[in-house]
Amino acid sequence: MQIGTVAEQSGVPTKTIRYYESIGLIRQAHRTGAGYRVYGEHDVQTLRFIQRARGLGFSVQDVAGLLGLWHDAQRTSAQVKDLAESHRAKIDRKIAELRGMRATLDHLIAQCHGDERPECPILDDLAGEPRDSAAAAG
Amino acid sequence: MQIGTVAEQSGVPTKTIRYYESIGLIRQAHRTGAGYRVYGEHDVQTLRFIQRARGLGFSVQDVAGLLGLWHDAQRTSAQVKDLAESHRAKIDRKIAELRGMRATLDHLIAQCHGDERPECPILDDLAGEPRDSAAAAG
DNA sequence: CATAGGGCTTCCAGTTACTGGAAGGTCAAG
DNA sequence: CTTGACCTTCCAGTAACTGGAAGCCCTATG
Repeated sequence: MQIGTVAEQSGVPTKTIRYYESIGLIRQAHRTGAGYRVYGEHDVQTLRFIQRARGLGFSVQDVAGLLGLWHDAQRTSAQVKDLAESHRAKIDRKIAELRGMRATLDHLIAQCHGDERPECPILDDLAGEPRDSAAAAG
Repeated sequence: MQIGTVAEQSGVPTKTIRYYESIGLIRQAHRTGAGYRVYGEHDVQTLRFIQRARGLGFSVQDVAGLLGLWHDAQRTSAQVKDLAESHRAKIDRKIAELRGMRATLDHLIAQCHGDERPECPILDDLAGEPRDSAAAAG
């Protein structure tokens, strides 16, 4: 299988597959005499695994960890769960941060007339004295 | 005022101030004979404005737009509101995406025993057949 | 056999928004 | 004169790709 085929079957673009290889996330592919990368079904599975993990927001670093555990017969499910839980916590923090921003933004937008006049509470707020913003607290 | 003082008063690190100058977000500072940047109260205000806007998640690009409107006597509050609303929409999309990930993750974590055994539904899912993940639905 | 195309290769640069660090100049105090 | 806190510029690294250029490989076609 050539890289284009694996890309199609795994959903990971060729560029990205080469990139993953370059950073060591996946093994170096075998090559044909002409230097073309050669893949098997196994590689498609691995790339799909990576794709899903990335889709859940795991960093490439985390994905490397997950791949390691996946291939480790000695792993414990606790190790996997820990990784997943700490990732979930990270997502929760991010959501909280965004919600804080959103709340402040909402407040400001509600106060802005949004007409042809220049007066704008949004700019006034940004220009104003330090506030205890929900964003800063998030 | 030297850069260190403005940094302290605005909350924007010296490195970042120089960076903002380099990308043209703020004007080139005047220099002393020795080449030191010189700032005034006005610059502190501008940097605070930037700092707050960034704190609300506006991109540097957006902040440039906001600064432009701030200094534009011909602006309309509608222009500002538009910028803010489109930013809010972006935040909403991001939140929805993260919530999707979180939901899937939650589901997987709940199914994982998290003990010393290797069986793990999280890895099984990542390795499994394509699913209609909540994360993918964004 | 020449050529056209599509796919493959590598390498470099750009994206976003900084941040760290090195090498070295400036200035006030002791 | 030296110390130390500032300041300067420039280069590199972060995260995770993505676009593009230059050029090789392979197959089909005339």
